[in-house]
Amino acid sequence: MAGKEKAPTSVWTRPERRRREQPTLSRDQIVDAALDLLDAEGLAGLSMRRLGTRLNAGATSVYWHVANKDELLELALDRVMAEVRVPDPEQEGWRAAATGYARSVRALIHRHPWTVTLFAGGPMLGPNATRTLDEILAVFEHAGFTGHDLEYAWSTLIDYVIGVAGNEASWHTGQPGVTAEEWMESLGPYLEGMDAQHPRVAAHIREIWAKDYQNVLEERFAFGLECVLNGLATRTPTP
Amino acid sequence: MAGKEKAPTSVWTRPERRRREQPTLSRDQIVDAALDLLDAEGLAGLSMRRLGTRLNAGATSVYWHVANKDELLELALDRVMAEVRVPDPEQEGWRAAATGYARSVRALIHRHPWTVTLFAGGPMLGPNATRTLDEILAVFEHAGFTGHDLEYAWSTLIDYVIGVAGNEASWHTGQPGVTAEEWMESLGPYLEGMDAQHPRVAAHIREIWAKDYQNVLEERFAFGLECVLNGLATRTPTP
DNA sequence: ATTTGACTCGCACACTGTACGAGTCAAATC
DNA sequence: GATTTGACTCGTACAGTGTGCGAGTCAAAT
Repeated sequence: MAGKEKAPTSVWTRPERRRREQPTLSRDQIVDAALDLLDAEGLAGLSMRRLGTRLNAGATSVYWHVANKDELLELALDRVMAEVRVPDPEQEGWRAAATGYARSVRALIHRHPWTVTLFAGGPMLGPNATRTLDEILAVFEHAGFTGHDLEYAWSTLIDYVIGVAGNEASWHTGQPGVTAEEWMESLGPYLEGMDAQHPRVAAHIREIWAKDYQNVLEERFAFGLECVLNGLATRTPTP
Repeated sequence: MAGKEKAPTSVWTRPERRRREQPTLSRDQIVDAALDLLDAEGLAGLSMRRLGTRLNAGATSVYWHVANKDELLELALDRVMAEVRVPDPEQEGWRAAATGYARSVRALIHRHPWTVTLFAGGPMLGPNATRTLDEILAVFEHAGFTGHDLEYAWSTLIDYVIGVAGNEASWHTGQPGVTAEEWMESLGPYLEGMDAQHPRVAAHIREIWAKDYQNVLEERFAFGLECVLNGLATRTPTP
């Protein structure tokens, strides 16, 4: 009589509260778990409840350590920013250093595709982002850029890199487990119509999504990066 | 006895079903309304329920015309793609045409910041996107690019434009109604710590978020675009 | 007059982020 | 040793989300 069966919990069925066996939750621990979820299943894979269960914690426990989900994402973003490497321009020259930086950022985005959306979410202020920014600014300073041009040069490079890498990454994310070839096949009738109306576009599509799709991506990035660096070189005060 | 007061609806209180006064919902009508919401309040402002009420329709009526929300967004995206203009390369030369295209896309992103995320969501197949792609490919063909280089050249430009414009747009979206100056002030203590550890970054921040922030954005884009085009020019087969 | 097929929509389900307040514990204080 | 404090956890609740389903409504075709 006392207990409805459908009641979510009852004093009798519910286990005792968990003892404090682990020290406590910590920010680092939380960010670790969040990164696991993000890398495994993308932005959509991270929900506060899932994060909670992964930490063997209640759904809302995280909120004591972190103001809200956005803040958590900021922390996660800065954590992965630690992976960016900037070669020393003194030794390698500004162009090699910039190339290394660009490739490093692209690789980061490939490893953590969920960062793409976040990169654009306003200026990044975390310690790792700051350190990286310092280093890459030093590179362009070494190249001779000063004042506004210094930031313009950096911005040109990073905006390009985020653009390409974002594009590349979202492909993986969008259709998980579909190869470029399979996708091309699914496009069959659409492509035929295209041949009639826009042969240029049809040819373009066929050329890109060929079987060596990965290779095309690499070539394309190499091409674009060289363009941007060549362009920057035309603006260098000290050639 | 017959009616519980808390019942969501009752036969007696509920109004008769709406007569078919308007012809029906149409795709165009739906996309129109979706665009209103998107432009006014961004991606987060569009929910199927709000869309329904805006159309004087039930929350799920839209689902007969459109498979799901993603598909609706695809339609909306292609609709705004109609705003992109590509100047005629025969008359203006490829460089001017490419410039016009780039500025046009950037302006589109500024007008519709919610497109940023979507741009990266796989290749766009809608009619307007296709038409635009055809035209811009013609521009680079006119410049002498062929085969893979043709797509690499276009990709370099569009990736850069999406990169910058995405960055610029998300600033507006992120902190609505906060000027660059106000934001700088809120950064006070943070900046002081920065002066000590990363003076280069501190200087950089101060230089960028000055009072002529808008002007900085314009200059930066002009700089970057010129770089990219200069870089592309170094790859042109027929100079 | 009846059938058909185009279209609408209420309800339900499983899920989201997070505010709130009650609860639990370890260490500091008396 | 008893008490207080403050750090931390978490169940519940609320208002929202996208969308499947099935019943319902209507105009046109038969």
